Amino acid sequence: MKDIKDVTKPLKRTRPSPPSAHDVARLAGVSQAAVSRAFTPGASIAKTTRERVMLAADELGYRPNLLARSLIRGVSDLVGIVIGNTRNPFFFVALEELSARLSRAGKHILVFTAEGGENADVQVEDLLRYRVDALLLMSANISQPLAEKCRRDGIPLIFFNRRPRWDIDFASVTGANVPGAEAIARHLLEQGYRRPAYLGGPLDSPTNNERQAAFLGVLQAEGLGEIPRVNGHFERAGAIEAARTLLRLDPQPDAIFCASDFIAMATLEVARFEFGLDIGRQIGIAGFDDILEASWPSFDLTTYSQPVVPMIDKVMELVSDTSGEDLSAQIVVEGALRKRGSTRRD
Amino acid sequence: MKDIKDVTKPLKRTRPSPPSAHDVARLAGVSQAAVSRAFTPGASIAKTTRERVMLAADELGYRPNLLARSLIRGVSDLVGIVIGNTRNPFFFVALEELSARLSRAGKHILVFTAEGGENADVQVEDLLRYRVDALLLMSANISQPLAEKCRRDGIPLIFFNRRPRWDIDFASVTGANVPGAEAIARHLLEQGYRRPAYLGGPLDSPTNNERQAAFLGVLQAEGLGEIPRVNGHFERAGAIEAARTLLRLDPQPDAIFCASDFIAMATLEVARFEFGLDIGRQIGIAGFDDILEASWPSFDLTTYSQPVVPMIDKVMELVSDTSGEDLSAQIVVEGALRKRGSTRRD
DNA sequence: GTGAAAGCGCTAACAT
DNA sequence: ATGTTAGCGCTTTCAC
Repeated sequence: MKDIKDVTKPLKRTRPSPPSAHDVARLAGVSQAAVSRAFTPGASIAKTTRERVMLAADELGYRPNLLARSLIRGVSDLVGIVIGNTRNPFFFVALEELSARLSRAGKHILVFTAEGGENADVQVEDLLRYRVDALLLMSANISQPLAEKCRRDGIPLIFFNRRPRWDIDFASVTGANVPGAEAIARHLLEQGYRRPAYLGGPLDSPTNNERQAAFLGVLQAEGLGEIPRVNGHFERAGAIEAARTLLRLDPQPDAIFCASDFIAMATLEVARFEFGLDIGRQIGIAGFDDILEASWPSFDLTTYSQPVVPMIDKVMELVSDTSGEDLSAQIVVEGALRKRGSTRRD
Repeated sequence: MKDIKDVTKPLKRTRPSPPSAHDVARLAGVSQAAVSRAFTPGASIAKTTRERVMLAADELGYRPNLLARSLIRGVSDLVGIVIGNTRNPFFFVALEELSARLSRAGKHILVFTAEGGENADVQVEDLLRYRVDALLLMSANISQPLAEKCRRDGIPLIFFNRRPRWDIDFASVTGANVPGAEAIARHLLEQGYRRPAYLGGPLDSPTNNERQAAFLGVLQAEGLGEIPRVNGHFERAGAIEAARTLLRLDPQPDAIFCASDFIAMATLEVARFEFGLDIGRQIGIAGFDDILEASWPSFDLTTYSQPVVPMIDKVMELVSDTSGEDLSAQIVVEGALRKRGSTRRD
């Protein structure tokens, strides 16, 4: 009877199928369950048994198949991330930090990039098929029905650096948009700028709208009247066009607050190289994020920081949260105003 | 008899376990196999049956579990990527492009970041447990024994933008290091620079060594004698230190070729802001990669391009290659010299 | 074209 | 501490 098994084994195999726990068990002279235990931290197994298993495993080059494990446990230790098409280094740094942290937590990242700024439902659906433990949207959108579905399935859906466009509460981790934009506005006024303008993202972006409203709010409270603004894209090409539009105005703005450092760098270059303006003296430029590049001497950009590490801390809490309590927490991480040369008048 | 099944079902479930093919089958009044076929493109199934299945699936919110599928098929449609700790945007762009392309090919990316520039064996081992179809090393190292193991297991191991440090042939996709560095050298000479220096990466990096040897080779053939050089790190902080070292030399170099645009930008800023040098006229700066930032007016950096799209094309070929023939192909993708202001003397 | 049955490689009771 | 057994959710023969 037992022999039959061996006979039926050799099926087609394109690639030399890797050794299984069974193979190891046979070689080590133990049960297959013992092999499983040997590779499970904290399982009850004798030291000598484990050693024998490990020896055999080593000889065969055995590695536990995590797909099988995930199948049983119902969780994959995989975290899905969707990154919208963007060149903004902020997200790259966040991705790196997150990857490192998850790695230490024994979890891994399944990355998708959403093309064309469209909503990322397709990618998310795909991700869900892998039974990811959590889903992180970094610069991408998702339809409300799909989001609701995630909630029903008990899969934490986390918005990073943005909130959902619709008004429902899902978990999100963002920077301090309102205090940040207000701090920028007050700083510009203090520096004596009197014709500030705003260069922001799309009007249906909650992140943009928070920053925009806060910024304009402070200025209008000071009686500055109508503030010129352009709402374009968060990408470089769009920002360059928008900057030109603003700088061609008569009277020309004497300061521009940009919704992110990434587009602020573009704006600064347009002002300096196309319009020949002396940054700081003739025109103040400010951004948001405090990415590394902002502090480079070429830009020396005033900005409000979104501290990546604390933000990722919060993401980790949400990801590890099994209670399901915080699945709709709106977490705001404080930043700080970074005064630099781009808004220094003297 | 049948009733017993239903009774034994309710085990502990923290999360509402998602509907299975079985559930769908019951609701649709078909066999579980039919459900599988309905979700398998090209499977032999009647149109009406598929429709009934899809209807039921929709109602239950069913999604095939890819972990189970992968378990059976022995392949996961997952491609593992290890990215070494780096802020170099070149890799971010490459990651984005690769993700988009793989997505279209029905494959997905499992990302790891290797910390501290150490070798990434741990991460790779982890990745292998997920039965990835291929493994891509972006700025990370791996030990030779582990690499050999991958080869034995039939898992394509692809080095991106670098070759393995040891002399064995594994698949790699790189830019044209030698022609590129030679082109830079000739260009600097043509522009009349006479005291060129080299600012490169670590001496055990094959990428660095190819560029360095090619660059120095051309200059020495012209009889320029000893070329000052510093081998530091590919990261910004190290590059800044190295640039200072070079610029403090007496006589001061009148041109610096940096092993990547990323460190060239740092060097350019040191020259311009710390040493007050007029870039181009007083000192020529050149990089390698032609990242987007290189063309920004703040840098206007002469460089040799490593075209991401064609490079990813090659990666895709290697990933999809089931023949196992090209597993040791050393693919070099041509680039082009980009002459810009940073090496313009007049 | 469809269903029954046999696993993929593993973990988790349950015995012993 | 260890082996036995029963699946996890799916794909894939194999009959019909």
